[in-house]
Amino acid sequence: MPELPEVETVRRGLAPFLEGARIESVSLNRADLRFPFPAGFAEAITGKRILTVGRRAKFLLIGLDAGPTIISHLGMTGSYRFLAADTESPALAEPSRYRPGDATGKHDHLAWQLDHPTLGGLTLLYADPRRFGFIDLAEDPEKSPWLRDLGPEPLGNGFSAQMLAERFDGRKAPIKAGLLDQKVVAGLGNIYVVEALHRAHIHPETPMGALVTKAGAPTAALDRLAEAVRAVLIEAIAAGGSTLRDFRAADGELGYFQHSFKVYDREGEPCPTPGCTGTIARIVQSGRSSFFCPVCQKRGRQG
DNA sequence: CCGACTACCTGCCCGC
DNA sequence: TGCGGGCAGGTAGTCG
Repeated sequence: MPELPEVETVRRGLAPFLEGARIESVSLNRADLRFPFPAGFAEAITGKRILTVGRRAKFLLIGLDAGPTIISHLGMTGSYRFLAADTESPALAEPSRYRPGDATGKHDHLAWQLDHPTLGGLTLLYADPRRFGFIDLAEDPEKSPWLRDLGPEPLGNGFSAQMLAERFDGRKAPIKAGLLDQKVVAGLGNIYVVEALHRAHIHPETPMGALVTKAGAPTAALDRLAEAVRAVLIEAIAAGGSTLRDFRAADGELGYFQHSFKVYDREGEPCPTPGCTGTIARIVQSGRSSFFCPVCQKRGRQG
């Protein structure tokens, strides 16, 4: 499910309800997700007050008033939601915004009892059917193994065409893999990589190094790509992320950026680039689908 | 180091 | 209607 825009949407949905709330208890419905819950997880956070709900790449970072920070990764199918009956907030009390059968789903692996100073008692559930998500604790999350090797945030100051040129120089792997590599740039996943490459008119099989000049500077294509990455992420966040299967924000709202996909999951459709006569094609790279237009994303087109 | 591939797990959709 | 196969937004580990 979630790439950077979806995780950011979740963060924004959770923050008003979590920040300031005290963790009364946490119950685990199983011993592990992708990995075992950290030893002493419930004991370490019970009684603490949540101060911040942050994000780094696709990781949610829940900062407490004492002790470790909670690191939560949603994997492919992780989601947070509140029990509607627990709050008078209109955004949460609207039953139609909740999936049927909610409260006791078999994939509700984690239940948090919270006490918010103005909203009162809240029950936060974490569901994750495929259990590719995980939760960890870290005293210093930026130095944890999860975050320490990540590349810059694509919407932050550390991201630029020049920085991409330095990381891509001399590498032969396809640009598709380069943008998916969280050590190069953190937070992109399959959808937004595919969309950004289309916007920049770059073939997904273009070698990374072909986007760098002999002097080590970004080509015009790489300039376009850096801008396309930022633009697609900004637009997706503004739309509340993309709803494929069942993604929704913690308040139950559906994202709608999927309606703005130009190529993702559009094999066989006409290319939406103005004046382009191409048809969207699908190939598999490193086991994952890439969608692109063979006409306006020609291989070797770097300028 | 680099790059390709596999595993992890469940659900859904499609064709037969 | 049932069943098998393929596919899915994630990362980590292995192997050449």
